[in-house]
Amino acid sequence: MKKITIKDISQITGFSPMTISRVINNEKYVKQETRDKVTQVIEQYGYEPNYFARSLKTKLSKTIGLIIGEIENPYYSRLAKGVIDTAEKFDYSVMVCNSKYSPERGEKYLHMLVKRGVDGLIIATIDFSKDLIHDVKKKHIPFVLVTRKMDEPKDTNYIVADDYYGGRLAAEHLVKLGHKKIFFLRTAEVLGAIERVRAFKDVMHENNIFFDETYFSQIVTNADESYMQTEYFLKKRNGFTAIIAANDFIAMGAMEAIFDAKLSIPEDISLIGYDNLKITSILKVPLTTIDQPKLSFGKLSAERLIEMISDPKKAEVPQKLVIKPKLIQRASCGRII
Amino acid sequence: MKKITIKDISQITGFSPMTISRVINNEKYVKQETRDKVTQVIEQYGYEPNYFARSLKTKLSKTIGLIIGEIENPYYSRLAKGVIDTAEKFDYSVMVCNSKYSPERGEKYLHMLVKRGVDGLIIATIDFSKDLIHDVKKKHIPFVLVTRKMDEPKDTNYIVADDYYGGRLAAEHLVKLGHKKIFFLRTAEVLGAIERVRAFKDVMHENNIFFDETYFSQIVTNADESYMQTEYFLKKRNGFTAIIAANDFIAMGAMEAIFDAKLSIPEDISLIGYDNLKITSILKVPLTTIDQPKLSFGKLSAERLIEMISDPKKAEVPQKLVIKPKLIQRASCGRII
DNA sequence: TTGAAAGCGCTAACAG
DNA sequence: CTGTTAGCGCTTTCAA
Repeated sequence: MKKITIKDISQITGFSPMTISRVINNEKYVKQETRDKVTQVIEQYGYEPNYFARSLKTKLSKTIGLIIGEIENPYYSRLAKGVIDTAEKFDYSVMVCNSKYSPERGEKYLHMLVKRGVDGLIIATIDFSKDLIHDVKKKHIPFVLVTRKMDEPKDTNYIVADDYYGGRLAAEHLVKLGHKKIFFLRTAEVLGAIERVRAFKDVMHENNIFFDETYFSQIVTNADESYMQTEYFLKKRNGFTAIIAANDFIAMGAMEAIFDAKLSIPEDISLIGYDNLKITSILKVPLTTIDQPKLSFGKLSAERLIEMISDPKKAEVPQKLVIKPKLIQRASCGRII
Repeated sequence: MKKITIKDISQITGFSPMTISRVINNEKYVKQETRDKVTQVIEQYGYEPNYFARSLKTKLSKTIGLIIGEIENPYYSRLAKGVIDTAEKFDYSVMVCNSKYSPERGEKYLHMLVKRGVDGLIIATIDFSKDLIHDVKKKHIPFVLVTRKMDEPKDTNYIVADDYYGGRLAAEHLVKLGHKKIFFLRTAEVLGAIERVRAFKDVMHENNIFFDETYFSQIVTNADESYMQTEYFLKKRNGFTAIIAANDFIAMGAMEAIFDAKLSIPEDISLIGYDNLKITSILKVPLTTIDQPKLSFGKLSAERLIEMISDPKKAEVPQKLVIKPKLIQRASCGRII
């Protein structure tokens, strides 16, 4: 009834545990005949190596830790999918931690994962202190940042989208369609969001389009708040013909408010989102939006991390990926005539 | 530079490793004075116990394995959230595996998790062979099934929703509103889906409402297919006044098709979904639907599993939870006058 | 209340 | 190509 160990196989086959170990790990320097015999017995007895023992010895767990903002948010669940699927290919498991947008929880998780001996870390949250990264650095465990750029410990690996570029994409799209009065539904000013606002302003300047602070909404954190802000905005529309929403959820809230005001998209108001969540394509009016390659974020970060784990030399020169987002044209933006 | 071990602390404090171990694990039979001294040194040197070594000895990993259908599906990501959040409370980590609806992948993951020595398993996929469960049973590792009922190994723990009841809820709601010709947008006939169709038929019978196979759509697997089926259905509507969609995604596809046919919800067609995904509340017409307590599924299963792990006695009598879903009335169903 | 001995199951390093 | 030795870092058992 006891779990069968390498020693048992050793006894049964007559070979030393070391030879068994070599067979398990597919090392060379084992006579084919021996290998076959051992393999046969292993199969027969259903032997399976003990991960704990192996990890204790090798200090490797074949496990990576993933910290994300909120698993329920489709942005992150798609990213997580990318990580998990990729990890599987390389025989890694993923411990998923859900920070729920809390820096404290994120940091707690981070320490926990390190304590648990994960081989590497993928950090896909925005809110954490820079000190933390130095902390992890000290532990000499490879990690890659996703969604957050950081150049301060010089050799930090990250994958981010070019938010400034994405912001321009959205603004320029509307400008090209002839819009001049564009309302910006803002979220809290964190990193990417700041870049996109900056991009918006630059595009306006470059096109000699006037704007002031009335072109920006209050800060909005979810679809409901977005609905209310949009509702308020629509009452005295003042000639605005388009809305840029900080993300797709915000855009969905706005869309609802626009419909409820008996207005049409894009005839009365053009609307553009950000992120390209799956649902946006099946909305009443399919949303024009900026695509963030969420799955790729997950995939690439996992690939890079596993590379760093497997080959410390390659880990030395950091990989800093800045991905250009893409404009996804659907039906929510129209031309001004 | 080397990681500090229990031996180091032993040397520094002058106590045996055993005493250190006792302090770490908060065991009694340690003089308070000793405890304090040891604790102090531990803090000072930042000592942290090695999980691998501990697991090797105790055969416990403080890790649970979670297998879900598809992390990107909000149904599952919310369930996963429940598991992860609850696990955290009890100091467990979660290895998340994404079966992508593939029984083979699910089974592969299951074996992998067992090999890796997780303390328990939460299986939240529908498609897997019964043999598999017997397999796991043999390994004597606690597990709980979510979303899938199974009474065959008598002592199997599960948490499911009462799909028959949920199906009745939907059908009865429409009937009460006066609908007689109700179209059923079906998905593949698996477990819950079968129950809901059965419930639908029962309700129709009980109310002496005629129906035949033309009341049921072809099998539909996603929003797009649902759109097409609905589009086709709407062409020769034949007096139908309502649609029951097998789930919310299907309902969303249908909703789109209805709008595109210039019809109104619920004036022309009433529509009811199933699952109560978050998005359904912010659709153009907020969807009336049946709530599945996804978060609770995750929470309850994790709580139960951890209970089983911690207290084998409690594990002996199986917990079989059948949860009654609830009707969520929003705006997509209206009365026939 | 504390400690010594032994070993969990594996693999690195070396020897043959 | 194969085996021996030693030990990863902890905890269980038993003795003091």
